[in-house]
Amino acid sequence: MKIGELAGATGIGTRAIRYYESIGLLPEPSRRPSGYRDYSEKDVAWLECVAKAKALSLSLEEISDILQASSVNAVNCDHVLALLVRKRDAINARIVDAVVLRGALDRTIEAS
Amino acid sequence: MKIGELAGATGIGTRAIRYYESIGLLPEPSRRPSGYRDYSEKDVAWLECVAKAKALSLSLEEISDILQASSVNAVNCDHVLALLVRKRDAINARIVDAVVLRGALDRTIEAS
DNA sequence: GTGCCCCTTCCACTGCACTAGAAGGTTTAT
DNA sequence: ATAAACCTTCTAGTGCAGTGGAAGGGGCAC
Repeated sequence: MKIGELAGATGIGTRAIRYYESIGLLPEPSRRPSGYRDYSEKDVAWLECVAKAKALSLSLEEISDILQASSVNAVNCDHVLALLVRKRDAINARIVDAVVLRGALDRTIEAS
Repeated sequence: MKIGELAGATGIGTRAIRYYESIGLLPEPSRRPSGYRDYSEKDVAWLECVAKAKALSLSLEEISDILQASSVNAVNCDHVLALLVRKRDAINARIVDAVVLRGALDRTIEAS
């Protein structure tokens, strides 16, 4: 899959994809003899995962750390593990806040 | 309450408070004869509400619209009501995604 | 009466996550 | 053969949500 096709499949522009690669958020793809980037379905899934995490307003750096950690499937680095735990707790707190906000919005909408 | 006290009570800097006022996110406070801004407990609550919504990465404009709508306690403007509904649905979706992400993080942490 | 807090306006800068353009070249599809 | 898509590197600009400084002045407390 070429970069334009990956872009089409994910809704993320080609420039953003190269940008993600440049900051280490997307693994370097293999190359065709021509030098063209060659992507697979795994990259589609990866980018979709990035998009989901971005929607939760994790920073690209955090997403990168988390994806790296979960792709290496034994987390042995303490600092990454600590990051994951912190992130999980933060997301937990965010869920609670979001549920409260949803309740407030529901009431506002009801009252109208 | 003077601006510095409000800042102390909420953890939001004086400059940010004036900035919020300038973009209409915080209602204009009454003034002392000296010209000093004079805030009440309501402003503390309002700012805390802003902080919660910000943590959910709503934009300041969205927060402004939502707070305006819920302070006027009958939402009569259709476009604001539509915004609220859209926002509630978006937050709902975000909660679902966050729960999924939390699950993924849990599994990654478990596996380590 | 000294120092800290407050007032105003204005401009500049930061960090994040891109997006856009230029320049110059190669590959692929029709 | 031509156009579209790809490659590289570089620079610059965008929007958001502020922060920071300067300038120039007024208010308040010990």
